[in-house]
Amino acid sequence: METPGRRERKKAATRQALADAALKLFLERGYDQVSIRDIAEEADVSTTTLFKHFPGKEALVFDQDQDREALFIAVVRQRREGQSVVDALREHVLDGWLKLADHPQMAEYTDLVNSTPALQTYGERMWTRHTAALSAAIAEDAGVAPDNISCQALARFVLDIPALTRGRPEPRKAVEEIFDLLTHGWRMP
Amino acid sequence: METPGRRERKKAATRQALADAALKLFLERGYDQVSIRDIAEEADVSTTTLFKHFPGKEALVFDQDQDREALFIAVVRQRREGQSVVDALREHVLDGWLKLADHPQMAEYTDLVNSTPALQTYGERMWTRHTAALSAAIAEDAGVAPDNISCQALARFVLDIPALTRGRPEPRKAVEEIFDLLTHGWRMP
DNA sequence: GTAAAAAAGTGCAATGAGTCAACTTAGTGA
DNA sequence: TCACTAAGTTGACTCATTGCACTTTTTTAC
Repeated sequence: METPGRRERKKAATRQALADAALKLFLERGYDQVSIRDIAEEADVSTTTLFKHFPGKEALVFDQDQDREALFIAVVRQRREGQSVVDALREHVLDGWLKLADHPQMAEYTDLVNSTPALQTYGERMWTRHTAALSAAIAEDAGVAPDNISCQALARFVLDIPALTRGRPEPRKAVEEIFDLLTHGWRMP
Repeated sequence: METPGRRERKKAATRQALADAALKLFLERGYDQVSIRDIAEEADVSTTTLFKHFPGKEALVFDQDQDREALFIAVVRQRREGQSVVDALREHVLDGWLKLADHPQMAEYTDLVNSTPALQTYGERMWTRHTAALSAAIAEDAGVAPDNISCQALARFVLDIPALTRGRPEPRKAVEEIFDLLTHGWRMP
């Protein structure tokens, strides 16, 4: 298992070619104006091959979301002494994914997602999919049942943040305000 | 505009026939095992006609969600003196939609939705779609800008509640706990 | 009361996503 | 080398959804 092996490498190459082709065409013509077949052709594979690498059209756009879930769980488990779960999550959101958001290379990518309803929906789902895992980590940390509703709610609300702050001029401030709500409860602003 | 007119009535009848046919077939065979054509045929109309009444397959299942949005807004605006927005929303959630949940006739319907991923997704979206409107009402009430992030977050979190409490043994208690979180902030349970 | 205008519905063909089954090819490992 | 396995191919297929041209009501205006 040291070397990935030629097979693995070729597989990865094909996958990458597909993702690249897709992103290129989507940016050129717009998501809806590109068909699966266009993408497969651009990457010079058959459409069936494409579907062996990606479960659907939207997945071609969200290709690098492997260890988000593990990261969130680690944040809960390995936080500093005396730091609350909510504060640890706040820190992670601010330091972690918020930085990626204003990479200049990300701009057109972000525009693509924001201008395509199907991708917005799918993107939100990619986050909230981790609700169960994050919730379980929080519950374990608090020493309560894994299906504790407060923990599930907190997890869900935290994972809603990307959707809530998308396209905001001051995402940092927005994130802070949301965490204030989660920490202290609603106060008439 | 007094009488609905024959036209309106016929239109409504067709629509109802479609919704009924769809629900019947879905319950009989399961969502994925029923095609649009099956439904159209059962209701004795063409598939084209079906799509003039419903924007898609999932919409056939969620047919009675007209004034949810208006209701939420009314709850915010016309609450009792001295009652906070959050408490008004809590009351509405507990009194309003929670009661419908345990109608015995609803059981198989609920099962259908819960066992079909496409319908779960669509159902969640039906709620969160009202985020903007509810958020605006809350912001107006609080006298802040309509895109105030705290208001948007509160609206979103409240509308997340159906998704969070779906299939719970004690929905009432769950709703209360979530509102406690929104009122007082997160407390290690 | 009759003639448009508007709406409801139909039929049909097309597009595009996603699936399936049977096959070929190339990498792996003994 | 040889058999095994996973990647890829082909082509046909299902199904949702849309567009277009057409017919049949119902309503509205004259």
